[in-house]
Amino acid sequence: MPDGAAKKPSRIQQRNRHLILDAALDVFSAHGYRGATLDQIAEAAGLSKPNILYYFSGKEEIHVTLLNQLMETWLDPLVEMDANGEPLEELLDYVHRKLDMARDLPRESRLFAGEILQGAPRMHPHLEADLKPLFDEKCAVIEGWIDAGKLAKVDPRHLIFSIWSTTQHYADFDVQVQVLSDRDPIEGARTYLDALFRRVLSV
Amino acid sequence: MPDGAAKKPSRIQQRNRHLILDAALDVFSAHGYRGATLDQIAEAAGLSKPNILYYFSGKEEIHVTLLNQLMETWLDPLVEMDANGEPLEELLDYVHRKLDMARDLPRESRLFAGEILQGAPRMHPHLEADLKPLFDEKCAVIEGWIDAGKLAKVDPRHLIFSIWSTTQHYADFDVQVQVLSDRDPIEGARTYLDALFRRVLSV
DNA sequence: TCACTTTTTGACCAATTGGTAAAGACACGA
DNA sequence: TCGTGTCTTTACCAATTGGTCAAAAAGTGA
Repeated sequence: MPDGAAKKPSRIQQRNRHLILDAALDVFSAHGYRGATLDQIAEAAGLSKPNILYYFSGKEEIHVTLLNQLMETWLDPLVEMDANGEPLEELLDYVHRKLDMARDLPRESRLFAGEILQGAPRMHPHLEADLKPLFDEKCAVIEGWIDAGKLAKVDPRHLIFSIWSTTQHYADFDVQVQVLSDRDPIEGARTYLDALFRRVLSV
Repeated sequence: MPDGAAKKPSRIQQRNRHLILDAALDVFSAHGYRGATLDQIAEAAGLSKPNILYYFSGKEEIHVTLLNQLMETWLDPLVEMDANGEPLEELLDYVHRKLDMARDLPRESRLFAGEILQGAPRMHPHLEADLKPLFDEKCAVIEGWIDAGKLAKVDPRHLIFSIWSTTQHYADFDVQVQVLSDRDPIEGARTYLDALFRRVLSV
């Protein structure tokens, strides 16, 4: 076997690692890093605590693994935004994809929000290394669209911030939204945000 | 002395309770409820742990006290929104006031965000009792403005959600914003959000 | 100054929590 | 069926943490 190459994980390994990560996502997103305990994760996963630590070296490694996995999923809709597409359509599609994620992956959204809220102690390098270059690239794309007269003049940075904040709000502040809503909030949000960004971006 | 009436607090009491609450706001907003320790709060306040517990019955009471104080400050800008004012101006003023709060009271914003993010375990009653009536009232006001033809047709609920999320974003996701910004983000946000909501709300 | 109250502290405790050690149960190819 | 490596559990630990208590110290009014 080549130096340093890991054996391919057995079926049990795959199943249990997945079980643990899914349980950990529940617990971490609900209580934060410090608020989550290995016992809670173990119980949610249906495994014993020492067994959890057979698959992961510690609490922190589980958290970091989740964060790493998350980063890819999280940035994907932004990656998908195509510089050669129709500008307004591309941006509105981006809004819709982000809103879909808030609806379908609220745990992931809250995990991310919690990490950022506490100063990104475990994710700051990722922000610099992965997010920033992508963000700058897409800002340049939007800038280009504006210069070409295809979009209204807006600051691309704050535009993206506002897309992030308005969509993720429905996952991160879900309890509040639930208390204050009568009908299905996400569907209302889809209509509202589509109209909002359409008016803001149309030339 | 009348039954159940508490003596007025001495100067020392006032000073130390304030010291503790300020330190606790630092620590809770930075690490969340569970992540904060009494030792950290004690050190930040410059008092010993037992002394902290002389002024507050426990960790939870400190947290609840902060949350209660916060609620008032937090809702104030919305309370200020005047049904008899000029609609567009009232709403843009509200946006600016919320942005000022994100700049001047980021700890409060993060404390609130953390509590909501984790399902508002200690604030759910407040949301129902204080926030919801005010929210419904102001939604009706906005609805009235729209019916009077003074504002563009938008869902008032989602309008308010979008004001909250876009402004608080600059406090709650500060690290991310810092990583991705070149200039002073709040000033850029003020210009951007003013233009955004102006376009959305103008008839 | 003196009696009395308020404030502060050091020593301590029980529960929780992340993590370990080692023995036992289990799967599976020979 | 047996032996070997994989997986699981029981029992345990040391550190942390929220909180207690009694006594000392510091104010305070007469």
